[in-house]
Amino acid sequence: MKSGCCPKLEKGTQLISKRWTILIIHQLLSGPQRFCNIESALPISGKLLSERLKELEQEGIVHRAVYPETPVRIEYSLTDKGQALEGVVKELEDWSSEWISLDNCEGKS
Amino acid sequence: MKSGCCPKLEKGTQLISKRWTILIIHQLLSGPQRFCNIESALPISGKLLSERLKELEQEGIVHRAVYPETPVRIEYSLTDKGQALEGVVKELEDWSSEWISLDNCEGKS
DNA sequence: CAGTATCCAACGCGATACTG
DNA sequence: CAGTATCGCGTTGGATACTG
Repeated sequence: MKSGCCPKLEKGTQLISKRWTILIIHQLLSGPQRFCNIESALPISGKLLSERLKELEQEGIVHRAVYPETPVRIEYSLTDKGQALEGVVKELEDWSSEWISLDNCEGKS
Repeated sequence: MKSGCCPKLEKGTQLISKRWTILIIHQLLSGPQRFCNIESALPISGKLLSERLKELEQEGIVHRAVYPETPVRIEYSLTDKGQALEGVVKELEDWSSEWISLDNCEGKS
């Protein structure tokens, strides 16, 4: 296996290349929130979200906080490393809104 | 299927989420170049590269120029839309170099 | 609520071989 | 050089059901 030009970027791409990852981070950029909140904000199944969250936690991008209240509350938030991705997400958001056309957007109300 | 918060970003993520896509664009950011050049710069197989290039061409991100010289020369370059992704790539590059550690980088010379 | 387990279909992707 | 065709396996990922 030949190595590409820059292994770090290569690893970085693989991180955010996983489906939903960027959307999850984008969602988390609006503040810490609970599992079910993210789940309902995105068209993602619980299993996948659980997977992603765990991966992101292991990468040190997401922090999982457990509040042992009576109904246990668990909140996910971005770490510094995760927060640092804001620029990437923003850029992509800008680019998307500028260049992506929603021709296949089923706009049925 | 419930729709996420922002369909455009969603589509944007899916575009760049495909493996190698970002790396290819990154490579192309350094200027127009030929197929074999990209192929040897990245650890990607010809088939995949061909696929990606075609997809990116269809998305209007990459331009394919054919120079009918004696040995036909074909050069790939970024369109405006592709060039506009520079910010995203740059941000990701910065983030990667700052936050990604290469512990699993087999640094054998 | 916050997940985990299982099943299964679809896709991604790499290697290789082949074409013009 | 610049691809395309075929093959086959491993991974993804969605739906569903279940647990604490």
